[in-house]
Amino acid sequence: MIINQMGDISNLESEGSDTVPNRIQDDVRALYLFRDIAEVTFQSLMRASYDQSLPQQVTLIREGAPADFLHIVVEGMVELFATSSGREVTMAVVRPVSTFILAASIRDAPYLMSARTLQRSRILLIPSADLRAAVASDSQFAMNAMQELAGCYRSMVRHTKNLKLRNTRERIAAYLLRQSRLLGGAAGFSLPVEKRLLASYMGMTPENLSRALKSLAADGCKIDGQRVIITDRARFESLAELSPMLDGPDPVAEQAGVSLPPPIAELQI
Amino acid sequence: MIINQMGDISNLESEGSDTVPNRIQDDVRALYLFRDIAEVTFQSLMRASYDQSLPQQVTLIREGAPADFLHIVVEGMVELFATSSGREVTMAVVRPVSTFILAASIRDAPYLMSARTLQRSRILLIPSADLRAAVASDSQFAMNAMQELAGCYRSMVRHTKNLKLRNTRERIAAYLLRQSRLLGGAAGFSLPVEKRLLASYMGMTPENLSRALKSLAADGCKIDGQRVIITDRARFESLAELSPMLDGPDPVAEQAGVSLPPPIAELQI
DNA sequence: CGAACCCTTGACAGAAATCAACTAAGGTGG
DNA sequence: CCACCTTAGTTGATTTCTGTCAAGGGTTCG
Repeated sequence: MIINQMGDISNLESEGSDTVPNRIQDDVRALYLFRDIAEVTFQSLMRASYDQSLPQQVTLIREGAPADFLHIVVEGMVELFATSSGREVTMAVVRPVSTFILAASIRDAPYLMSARTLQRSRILLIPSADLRAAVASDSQFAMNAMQELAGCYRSMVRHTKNLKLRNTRERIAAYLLRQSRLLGGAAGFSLPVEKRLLASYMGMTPENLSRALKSLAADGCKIDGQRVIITDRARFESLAELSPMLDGPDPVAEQAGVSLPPPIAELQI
Repeated sequence: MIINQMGDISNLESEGSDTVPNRIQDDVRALYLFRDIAEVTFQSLMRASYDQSLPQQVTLIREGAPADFLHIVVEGMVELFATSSGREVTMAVVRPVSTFILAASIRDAPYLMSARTLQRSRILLIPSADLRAAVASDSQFAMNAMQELAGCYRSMVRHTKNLKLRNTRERIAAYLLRQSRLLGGAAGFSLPVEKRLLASYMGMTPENLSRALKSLAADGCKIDGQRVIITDRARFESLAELSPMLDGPDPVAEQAGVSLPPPIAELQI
């Protein structure tokens, strides 16, 4: 049932709550999607699900296929990408612990994106049929899924706005500043993914990204290999013009606030 | 409370179920979002809501503002657009009868898009607080909202894929063929919106669209003003390469199927 | 050690944005 | 009713940006 391209040993024990280790269950339980849902709902999902360890570069999902499972990255990293007539673009990179392709599972519709592991990864697969049964029976779960999907939608809107409202250099600058912000405003950090993947995510070619990154030195940001150093923050910020409407809320400012909105699956890179 | 730029008379009567005429209520009730929800839920929403008649070119929503209302276009046409540092792009055009900015209302978050009327329009405003109370109390309503949001997300994913995977001419061709398909495969039809708006929606300048449209004559589609005539369907389709993963399901094929998925708010143009 | 693969750089071609001018259509006000 | 104004759309000339092709350096992995 679970296709394992590399033919490696995948732990597909018969279903049972001990299939998924407690440590993993705790991580998953902490996801906003499962917050405050009935324990029976959660346990039934865990019992029905599969826990897979996969090497890197394994295709988990092919777009167009029926959405048989909701996926949760527990360890590793997963790329969501889309293809059309030979072309391929990165849509998102999902890091632990996050769900992905929730919308397709909920709607019982074909996947719109393909997925592959970027590293050795541990993925939890929850059968979509069980997922739909669970949201139908547990209204708290339905509310969570609703909030999560609203958040996914808004993330995608921001991504689209980025593509349409910013030029190449601005997109790159904004991305780098968002990364810096995630690390508490660090001036130096390493790129979390390959540059060619970043390029595709931001809608440009690797060559274009390479040249643009170099040119950013004049705007207050030096890049050396994977290392990024923001040398003139004020100058660099004036190029990017970060805005909550395009880049999401500032995670630092957010923590100070009273009610922090649920973390959002998908679309983190 | 409701900003009315034109200073014209807006009919903000005191709340009451007779505020919203029955004819309008029936149209709204038919929306997937409200299907099978409890009558009390629906009536409480109608009682709390405002029915507005607005001239064209009125700004309904400004991005960044708190999402005080869920909007429903009952008559007319509404443009959703986004702005950043002087630039402005069209994100969607919403036509009756559809909701828009559901996600912001559900999440109690700032609007990510602005909205303005493109024609004289009738808009129903449902206070977001009432909306959230209703989804919390009516689990069927929560399920519907969840499905709707999943659909909105998928529409936005398709839009983004379009931008990233197709070049200008392909995007235009795909759009025109989708329009034709909506009209049951008509070879001739009129563009439903201004070209400059279309251009912005598809991520190009009006000049660029103008030139590209002209060049499509060589690929089987002639455009004369607002009129579109597909002269060589096979040829034109081979340029666009319509695909369910980028263009959504074929509405004709869909009707034949057993279970047609709910219609999706937003992102129709 | 060799084979991929990523990244970079240069040269070039192609696409798209910009600027400017002009036409046509629609609405306004005299 | 007509003159006027505004705005959408088109077209041409030009510049800027971006993709493509090709080659070379560096790294990783078998």
